[in-house]
Amino acid sequence: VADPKKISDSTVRRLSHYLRLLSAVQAEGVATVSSEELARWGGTTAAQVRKDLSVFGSFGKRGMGYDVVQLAGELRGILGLDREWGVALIGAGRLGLALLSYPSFRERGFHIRAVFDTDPAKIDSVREGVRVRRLDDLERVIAAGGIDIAVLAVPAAEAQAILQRLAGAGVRAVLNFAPVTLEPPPGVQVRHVDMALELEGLSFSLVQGRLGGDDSRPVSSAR
Amino acid sequence: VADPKKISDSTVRRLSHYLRLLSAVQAEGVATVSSEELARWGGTTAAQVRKDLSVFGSFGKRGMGYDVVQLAGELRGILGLDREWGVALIGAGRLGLALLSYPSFRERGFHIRAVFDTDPAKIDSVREGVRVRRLDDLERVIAAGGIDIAVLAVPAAEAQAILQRLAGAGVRAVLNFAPVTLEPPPGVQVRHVDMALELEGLSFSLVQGRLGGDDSRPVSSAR
DNA sequence: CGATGTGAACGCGTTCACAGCG
DNA sequence: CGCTGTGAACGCGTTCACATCG
Repeated sequence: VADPKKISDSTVRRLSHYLRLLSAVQAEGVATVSSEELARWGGTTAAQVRKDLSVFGSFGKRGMGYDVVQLAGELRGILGLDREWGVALIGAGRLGLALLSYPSFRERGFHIRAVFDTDPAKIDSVREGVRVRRLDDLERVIAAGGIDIAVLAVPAAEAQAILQRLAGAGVRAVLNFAPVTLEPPPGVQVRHVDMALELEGLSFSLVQGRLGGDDSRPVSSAR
Repeated sequence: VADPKKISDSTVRRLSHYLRLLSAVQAEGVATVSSEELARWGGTTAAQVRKDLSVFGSFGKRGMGYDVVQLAGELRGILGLDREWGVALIGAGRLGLALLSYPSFRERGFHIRAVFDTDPAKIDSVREGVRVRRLDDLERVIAAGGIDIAVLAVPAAEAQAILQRLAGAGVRAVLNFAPVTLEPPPGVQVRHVDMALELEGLSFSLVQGRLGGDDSRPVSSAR
């Protein structure tokens, strides 16, 4: 089980998806699903579903499909969602505060236990039950334990420096919302959520869809 | 130039990255960059940079590299960032309001021109200079023009229905923040920003990194 | 039988290596 | 000579097809 096989990023993403779908159908009282059904709901293929799951074991019953409750449990274990994770939020700006009250985090076991900012007006104020601390205290608070993951919601210019401090303090997983490419310190997993980048991708597809010259698509574009 | 070649999603992402880096070094007065430099700053390889660019043309000077200003202009054109895009924001909750005041959007030419919500307390209030409208007016406002892209910041349960309405109203590009898999209506580009999913990916890597050892954390699992 | 689990085939994005041009 | 542009080789994730077992 603890094999050193490389799990692709997209596989992990799909596992999360499957778990979500399972939770949904479980709420409807469904007891069993086939790879076919999981695929349809999740926007992939049945073979893909089975391949993804087969990496971690054999959870299905041939001729039957997968037991919803059991598979959900397996996935939670695989993804590490059978525990609670302590999260530190860096940056109590609008985005940071929105994340602080984002329900899906707590629902899935991610508890924001510390919030940091540099704005004196915010320090020591309490948001969503968490006291905002001065950024200077970062190392001390993390050293006290209970923090597994850091969420970076700071201006782009400051992100790299703070990432370095986080790494030094022993944080090994960071979710970055700043629109910059960060150099990940060794041993630290960094993931990016870049909303502007996604919009640019949409912009691209809109422009491309309009290329191809003459009568490609008779879609009237406004403006 | 307007060839029907398929551009991979990751290529488009990297193009956005390159443009960002170019803007940064341009501000520092650098006139020329090599693919090598772009690669180092962007976390890829020089060959990758050249491949990405070669799809759209030959922008470099052999033995010299790329002219920063010129390449930035080309990329802006390719990505459709040489114009302004009208954006409709659906959902004026905390996340929606955070997005509304997110500076990177306006900086890159994405103007939020309409905000919708269902909460009577919010309707007709003005946030960041934009009046919040009732969701019922969605079709009418979009029909009036000036909206190219929609940003979905609504509860998961409502997202699919609103996506359908957006498609019906003629919107062809949607950025979804709701943590659900949406069925994209034909002709509509849907991109997802799923913050909980990213956290789960970090959770996975933390758990995996801990495997193979016997001194793992004695965390009690509930549920 | 029916749907899983999986080795083999496939397609595609990435990397390599070098020809080509300023 | 230096760095770009690009065909060829490579690796990897996805898809196919079928043997397997409840």
